[in-house]
Amino acid sequence: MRLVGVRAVGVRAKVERAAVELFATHGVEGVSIGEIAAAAGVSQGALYRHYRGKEDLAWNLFSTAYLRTAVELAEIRGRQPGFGARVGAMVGHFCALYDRDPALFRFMLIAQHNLLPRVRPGQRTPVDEVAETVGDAVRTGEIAAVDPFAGAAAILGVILQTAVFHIYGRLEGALSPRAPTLARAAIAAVEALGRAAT
Amino acid sequence: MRLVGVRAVGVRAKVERAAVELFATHGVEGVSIGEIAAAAGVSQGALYRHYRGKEDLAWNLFSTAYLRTAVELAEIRGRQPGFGARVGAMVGHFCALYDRDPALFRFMLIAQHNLLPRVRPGQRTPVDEVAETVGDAVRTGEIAAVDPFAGAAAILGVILQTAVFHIYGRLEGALSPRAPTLARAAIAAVEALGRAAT
Amino acid sequence: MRLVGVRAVGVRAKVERAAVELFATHGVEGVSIGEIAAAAGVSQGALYRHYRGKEDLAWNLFSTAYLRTAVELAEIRGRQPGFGARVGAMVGHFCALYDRDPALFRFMLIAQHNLLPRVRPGQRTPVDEVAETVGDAVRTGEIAAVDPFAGAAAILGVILQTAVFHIYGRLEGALSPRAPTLARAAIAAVEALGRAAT
Amino acid sequence: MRLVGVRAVGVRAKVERAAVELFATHGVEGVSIGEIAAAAGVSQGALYRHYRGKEDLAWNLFSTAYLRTAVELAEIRGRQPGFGARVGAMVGHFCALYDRDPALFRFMLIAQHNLLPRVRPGQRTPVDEVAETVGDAVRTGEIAAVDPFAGAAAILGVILQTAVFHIYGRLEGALSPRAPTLARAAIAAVEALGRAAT
DNA sequence: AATGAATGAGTGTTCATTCAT
DNA sequence: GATGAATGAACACTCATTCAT
Repeated sequence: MRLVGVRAVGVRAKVERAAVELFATHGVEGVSIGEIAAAAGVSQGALYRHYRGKEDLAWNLFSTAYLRTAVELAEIRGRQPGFGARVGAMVGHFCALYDRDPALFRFMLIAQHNLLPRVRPGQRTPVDEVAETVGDAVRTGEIAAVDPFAGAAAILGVILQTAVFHIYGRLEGALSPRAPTLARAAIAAVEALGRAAT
Repeated sequence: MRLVGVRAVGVRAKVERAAVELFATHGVEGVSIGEIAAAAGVSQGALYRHYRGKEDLAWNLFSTAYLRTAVELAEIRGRQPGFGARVGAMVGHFCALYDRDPALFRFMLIAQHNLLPRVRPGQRTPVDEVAETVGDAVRTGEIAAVDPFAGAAAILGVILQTAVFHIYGRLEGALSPRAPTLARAAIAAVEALGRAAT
Repeated sequence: MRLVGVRAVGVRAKVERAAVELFATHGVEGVSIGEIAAAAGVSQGALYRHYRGKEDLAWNLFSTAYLRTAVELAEIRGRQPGFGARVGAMVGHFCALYDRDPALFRFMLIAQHNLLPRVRPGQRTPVDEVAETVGDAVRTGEIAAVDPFAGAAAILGVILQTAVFHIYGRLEGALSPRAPTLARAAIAAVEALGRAAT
Repeated sequence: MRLVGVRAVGVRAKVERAAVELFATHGVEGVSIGEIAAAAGVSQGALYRHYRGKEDLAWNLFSTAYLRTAVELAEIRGRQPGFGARVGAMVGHFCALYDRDPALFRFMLIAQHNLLPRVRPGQRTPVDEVAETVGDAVRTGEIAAVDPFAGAAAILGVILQTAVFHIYGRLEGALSPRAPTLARAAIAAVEALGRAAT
């Protein structure tokens, strides 16, 4: 049982790594179970002992990373005092995620359109955390009144589109060094949204 | 000959409409030729008189809309005098596109990850037009020095992520009324990127 | 009516030429109606005014040539006096057919396996004429007793396999100069069959 | 692993048997994968574990039998002393092949026109072995000078056309009893070719 | 628990044939 | 008569999933 567990972890880790890389490159529908199994060095059958199927595997990868990110953003919100610091830390967090595992990031960007609808309505998502951060700042008067989701769109748009451009080779180098600049841009965008309302 | 043309146009129009709607909802790989043909009210075989296959159909839809948008942005760049006016018009254009045909917009957002690599290197894309608009502004001193693609990422990020949020129901109402606000946010973000460089 | 006929003959001739060439190269099943129509320079629809379909076209080409050859061999049999002269003239005839239209000859060789079963039982075929020539010779005592079809197999085998080797590039030059030699070989083979029976 | 092998061999054997029978009757293009699978009692999918596709299956069957025959003829050539003995053994071998598996023989005759071009230029074929046998005999003075391929055409023509006539019901009974007679006919034909050259 | 052969439904595509013009 | 767009029934092939070993 112990050894089983250890081996199972080995299988899961190898499968998930292979799946993320392949999904990031070809999309979920562009990759077959056979390819994942081959890349992971396990049999196709073994895969079904750990996941209900390909959809389940993709959903596992996505929701784990997506919801973990939500938790991490919530922690940042709990730790950092004001709007600027929070956004700065969040942007830095996204950049670090990208630099640490670009394939996973790319997978998230690609897969969201298929998998986002499966997130349960009550779940707290990264979007919720960013939007709430905006809402907090409006409430404390740090920024002018702004729809929290409109603000979150500006913040996430600046980060994610930068990541997309990096993926497609329009930008080079690690993303983390750009974090402070991106944070300032994101904050400026949200502030401009508020000014515009006036 | 005349009527043939009319019929052919009829088929093409019906197929393209059906394909865009279905692709936008389920992704290119999530839709079968049979479903497209059924939705368009034509036979499967008729589809192959107009397109080489499903991939060709998707690529046609994508590249047509993508490159047309590039041309339209180029026209804006040629028509509008300064950075602010240009970005304002461009943001307005994207919002109008979204409002006019949200399915097409959604299809573009989804399909880009599969189809962007097929754009020929020399082609002028919407990204190029926005980046060049940023480059122009840097050259004329309207804004501080900024990597054109970093600036384009900020501008497009603000717009596109707003559209994504609208698709997922986080934002409501038409996008066009938000255009002036979004433009101001985009410009503020780019200016902040420039300040940050100092 | 007159012009129609003339045009129809034009269409038929062009279609048959194109079909023979294509069938000879790719086999009947390896060629589409569209390819034949394109090679003949007519529309697909026009083809159906002259032939019931692809099978009908192939059958027409085959049976016309096959039965015409039977008639020609019958004429040789009626014209030539003895076994040697008859076989010599028949071999010469086959060689001339090959040299005049190798594509048609190749088509006949390929298509026989599909189309021979459609020849009506009563029809006189080239095989019948050759077999009867052998039977005549046995009856007149020119050669020793031999099954007419066994003798015909030897005669036709020598000719047709030589043609096959020519098609595949094992033999070169026109076939007609080889006719006298081939005829002697065919006769010797039949005589040996007869001797063997003793 | 052992049992897997056994199962796989079972599938392969059943599929190959069914395919040969069907190909021999209807030609490769006249048979669908579904029909082969049904006749073999396996699923369509199982077929693709063993063969790349229908073409690959046909090519496998053809080339295996074709090249095996070449090896067997080479062995005869190595074993038998003179021209007469060699041709006798070769003709006997062909007759035995026909009697043992008429369907395979018929498949070979039908399929050659499509598949022969895929034989690699360097490969030794049955044609080469027979031609070389003729060449040997010319070199040793056993027969008069003759183009080896012309001689091979005569030998193979006598055998193969006899087989064709048997297939179409013009000849009856097993072929093996005819072997000595056919061999004599084949030899006589080659000798006549040589005489003719004088 | 792991394997990989077998399954069978589903896919994209082709093509002989029809028919409105 | 001629055209070629439209049809729809095939077809070869893929692949997520199952299951005997």
